[in-house]
This record gives sequence, C-alpha cells and structure tokens, in this order.
Amino acid sequence: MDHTTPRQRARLETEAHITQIGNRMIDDEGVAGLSLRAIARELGVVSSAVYRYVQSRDELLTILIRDAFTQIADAVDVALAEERSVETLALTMLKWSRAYPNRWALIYGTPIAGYEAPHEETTVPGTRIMVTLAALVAELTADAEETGQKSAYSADGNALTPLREGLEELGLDYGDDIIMETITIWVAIIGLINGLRFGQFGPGYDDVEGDLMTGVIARLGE
Amino acid sequence: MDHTTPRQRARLETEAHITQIGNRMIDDEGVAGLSLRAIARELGVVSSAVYRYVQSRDELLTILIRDAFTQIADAVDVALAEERSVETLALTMLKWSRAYPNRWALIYGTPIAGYEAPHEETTVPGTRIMVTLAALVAELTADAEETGQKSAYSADGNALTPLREGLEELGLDYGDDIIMETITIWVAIIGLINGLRFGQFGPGYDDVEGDLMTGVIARLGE
DNA sequence: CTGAAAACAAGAGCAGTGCTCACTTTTGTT
DNA sequence: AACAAAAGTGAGCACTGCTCTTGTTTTCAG
Repeated sequence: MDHTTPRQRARLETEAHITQIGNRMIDDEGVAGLSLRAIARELGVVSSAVYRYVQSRDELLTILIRDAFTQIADAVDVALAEERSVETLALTMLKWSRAYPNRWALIYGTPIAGYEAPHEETTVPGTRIMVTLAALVAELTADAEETGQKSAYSADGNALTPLREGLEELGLDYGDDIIMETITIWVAIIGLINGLRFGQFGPGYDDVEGDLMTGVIARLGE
Repeated sequence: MDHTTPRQRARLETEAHITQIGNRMIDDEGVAGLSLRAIARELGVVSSAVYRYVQSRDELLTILIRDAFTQIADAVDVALAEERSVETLALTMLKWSRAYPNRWALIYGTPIAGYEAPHEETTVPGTRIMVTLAALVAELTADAEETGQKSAYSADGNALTPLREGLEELGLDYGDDIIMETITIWVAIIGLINGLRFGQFGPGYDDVEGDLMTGVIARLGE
C-alpha cells in the first residue's frame, strides 16, 4: 500500500519537475541559464511560488550538482563492470562529458561564484570516481608486483597526507606510490577532458577525442 | 616629442583605469563580480558613460583574458630563463594560480556563458605556454636520444593531427612522440592546478601544493 | 461536518545587472 | 567666436534573485 498522501505525492512531483527543468536549462545554456523565474514561468506559476519548493537558487544548484556527480559515477561503475580498466574509466568520463558538457562544467569546472557546495551533500558523490580509480590502480600495482615491477615513488610523502586522510575516512589504506599514481592519472584525465570541453585546444578534435585519451592513458601506463 | 594630444592621453588613461578596476574586481569576486555599472560608480561617472570606452562587458572580458594569458606566459618565460625545466614551468604556473586564482579560473576554467573568445585576440597568447612546453619536451627528448633512450609512442597518429597543424602554423614541426608527451604533461599540470584551485580535492592542501606538483612531474618523467 | 491549521499561490516591491537612446555639456580646432 | 567631435547625463527596458503581505485552497482533527 501507498503511505504517501496525494499532497505529498504532488509535492515530490513538483520538486522532481523543477530539478528536471533545471537540468534541461543547464544542458541548454549552462549554469548561468538556470533561472528560478524562468522555471516558474514554465511551471505556469508566479515567480515567488517556486520558493515553496526550493529554498534558493543555490539549493537547487546543490541538488543538480549532486545529481550530476551521481550520474557520471554510476556510468563509470556500469562501464567498469563490463571491462575493468583505467582506460574504460577515462573513456566513460569522456563520453559522459560529451553528452552533458554543461553538467561536466558544473562539477569539474570553475566553482560557481558566491556558491559554496555544502560539503556533506556533494563531497561523497563527488569523490566516488576517484576512489574507484585508486582501487583500480591498487589492483594493477599488485599485479605488477607479482611480475617483479615495483613502482618507486619516494618523494616527500607529506604531500599526500590530505589525500591519504581522505581515503582513511573511507576505510581505505593505500601506499604512497599508489596514491601518487592515482592522482597523476586523475589530474591527467580531468585536465584532458577540461581542455577538450572548454575549447582550450581550439577546434577540430571532435573525431579524435577518444584516441587522444587512449594515448594519454597509454603513456601514463609507461 | 609627444605626438599624443591631451585628449588621446586622457582616453588611454581612462581605458587603462577601467581594465585595472576590472582586474581588481575579478581578483576580488571572480568574473561574476565584474560589473560595468560598478566600474562606472568607481570612476565617479554615470553607468552609460563607460560604454564610450568599452563596447560591452564581453569586450572588457576579452581584454582581461588576453591580459591574464600574457601575464602568466610572461611569468613562465622569466622563470625558465633562470632554470629551464618542466618542473619550473609547472611550479611557476602553480604559483601564479595561487596569486591570482580568479584570473586562473578566467583563462583555464569554464568558459563564460554566452561569451565567445574572439579567437584571434586570445588564441595566440593562450597557447604560448603550451608551445614553450613542447619546445622543452623536444629538447629533453633530444637529450634522451643521445643517451640511448627512445620514446615509443605508436598509437593512431591521427589523434594528434589538430595539434600538429596548430604547431605547424607557428612553423614548428615535432614528431608524434613529442606532441603526445607534451599534451600528457600539459593536461596533468592543468588538471592538478584546476583541482587545487577549484577545491576538488577538499581542503588541507595549502602547504603541499608544490610538493604535489613536483611529485606528479617526477612521475611523468618516468 | 465544520472550523482551525497548514500549505500553496499571487502580486507588488527592492536592489541589482547590461545596454540603448535622446539630450546636454565640455573640449579642441579652425 | 563658431562649430564639430567627444564625453557625460539620466531615463528607460528587460531581466535576475529574493522578500513580504495578502488571499485562496486543501487537509485533517474534533
């Protein structure tokens, strides 16, 4: 049986409708195009009415950011279930960024001015992929050790302290070399996708984005 | 003798004043805080008056973007004259990003919504550092070859076509391995700085940013 | 079934933005 | 002194987020 009153159901529906419209607005015009007044118009309601459902534009932003993080992390999980490799992870992120470039910018681009992500709301979904990558790197390193190759990172381990603590909070304990390897691969992936999405390399990369990513990942795998 | 009339001089002064205020506003509140009306107030003039000096907010943005690109590229050039290495290049960019985080976001972050960089205006200063990096990589690769180490990148060279063409326009002709190496290092640098500046790794990195960059660069140097 | 309470919606209003346009004042030159 | 160009003015348009007061439903308990 259904324990939701019609009222509650209507509320949830409207909330879902708002986030849906919000997502579409971001897809269409970027985060700057996200307007509560425009949402109100589309809902056929006066502008102040949407404030019954969402406290502020920032709150809606938080919801949309969390959604985007969750979506891309889910996509990566699905793809990794098929083929577990760093390349798959990277190419899946790239593919998602092409499908939703403005959502990509929302989560991996410049922070929104005057907006502070509520940390507890967004940090967890926001770090999922990186944690997955660390696990992947750990697996591969373990394999490499069996075949006799040992990574030799011996720089100042203090540099990794903040990240190591973050992983420890999740109950994970990796060595410095694994963390260093993870962060290197991670920043390369993000950097490449950002460069492509933000047009920093100029035009003409449409057909070679995947190959470029594959090349970078291959280069990082020594 | 001076061939500028007092009138022309006043104009140039006001223009310089406007870009100076604009830079300060971006430093203070990010690109969203760049307001022509606020600039007018600070100039002690009515809002419509600034349109005598700047065609639109976007035009001012273009000026500030070009300035920022030029500034960071100059900083890199100066540092490289002291010590010519990839690490120096990377650390200089990192240092600049710490000094001017909002300007960094302006040039390497999410593109401004509804704003299209005029290409001819910004592309040249925007690619200076990357071109410098390519030259650096080429030098180092040449050194490595003398000592017998040869890089072996042999993936689909088509992926590099757009970049190779970009370099050829500047009269530069590098091999695929050098271009691939350059782009890998480049995206790692940008990715790491973006991650740090945009707070994607969480807090607590303030004292280890340099070590982190050094570690990544070292890892990329095999 | 009725009446109070809670939820929802309306509409005016505030302060801010970029930008335009008709108009006046200042300035430099002939 | 006359005149044209440049600079500055102020009103106005359309938009934004957000608040506050008023009115209207809908829900739910007595």
